[in-house]
Amino acid sequence: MPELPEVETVRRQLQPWLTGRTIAKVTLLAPAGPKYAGLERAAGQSIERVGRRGKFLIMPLSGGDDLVAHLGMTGVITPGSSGLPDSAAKHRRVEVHLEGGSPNRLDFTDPRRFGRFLVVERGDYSCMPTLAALGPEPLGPDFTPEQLAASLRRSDMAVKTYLLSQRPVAGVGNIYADEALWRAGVHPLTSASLVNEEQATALHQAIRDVLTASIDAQGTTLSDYRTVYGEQGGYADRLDVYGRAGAECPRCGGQLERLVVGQRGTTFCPDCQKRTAAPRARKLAERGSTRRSK
DNA sequence: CGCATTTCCTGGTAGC
DNA sequence: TGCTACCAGGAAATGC
Repeated sequence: MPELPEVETVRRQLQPWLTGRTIAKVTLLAPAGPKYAGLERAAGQSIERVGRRGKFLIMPLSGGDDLVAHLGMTGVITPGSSGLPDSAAKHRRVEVHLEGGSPNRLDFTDPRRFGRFLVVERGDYSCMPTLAALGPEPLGPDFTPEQLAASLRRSDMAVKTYLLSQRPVAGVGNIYADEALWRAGVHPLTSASLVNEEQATALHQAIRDVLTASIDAQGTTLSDYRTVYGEQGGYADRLDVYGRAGAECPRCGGQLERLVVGQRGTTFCPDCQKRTAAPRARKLAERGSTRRSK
């Protein structure tokens, strides 16, 4: 599941290839819809650079538009279809044909269609409310312990759910939320407003550390994620808790447990991550995990 | 307005 | 073998 480190890895690989290239035409292979809006406008514009905000790739175009891509859960961007298994061809959704030298085609392949690939007017993210209200970049100067603490103070949601909302900080998804909360010793169900200054500072550092370490490994491949050149990310081997329920906690040796927080599978260490107090979050989580009839 | 819930979608897997 | 049921989840849409 591409989160910030995976998208940043893709961005770094796309940047030298795409910067300055002119788009000849865009072919939409999926049914038209809001996830693929405005692609016809891209023809004739050149790509000024490849940027990123949180998990969104944002490519400003010379004609005043932005090409925005979100990989969702299974989206992959490749030069042509190189590096992908033959079985991926039927899930190719978009082809971007470039003028000039090879490779002159970018493919967006997305089996589960949770991704987006669209063109909007520069900076008009009204059709992507999460992007429009995105928190600060975790590796940028605006993300500070004070800012995070202040943001957490404003919400009564479970701290993990709040992190996943992208509002306190951009780009943290299910994997790195679990990893960062474990590193910081914060229970995922703790009400955000009850996370104290010391914990917020630890969480701030943990988020930066785990994202940086994962970027260094080109991200985490659990199943679908691949880099632009078809490589798997190397961070899966370094995960401390995500997907490891029942195994030993790498820090205390206790047994990691699984629960459901905001409809998301969550792994944590009950010994290292003590809940301060969150009666409201507890009630919601129990309702969520009990809802099984359907 | 803000939050909780539902929806989108298919490959992989468990169970029979 | 082949069938069904179910699970994974980021963000938008919908509901309250």
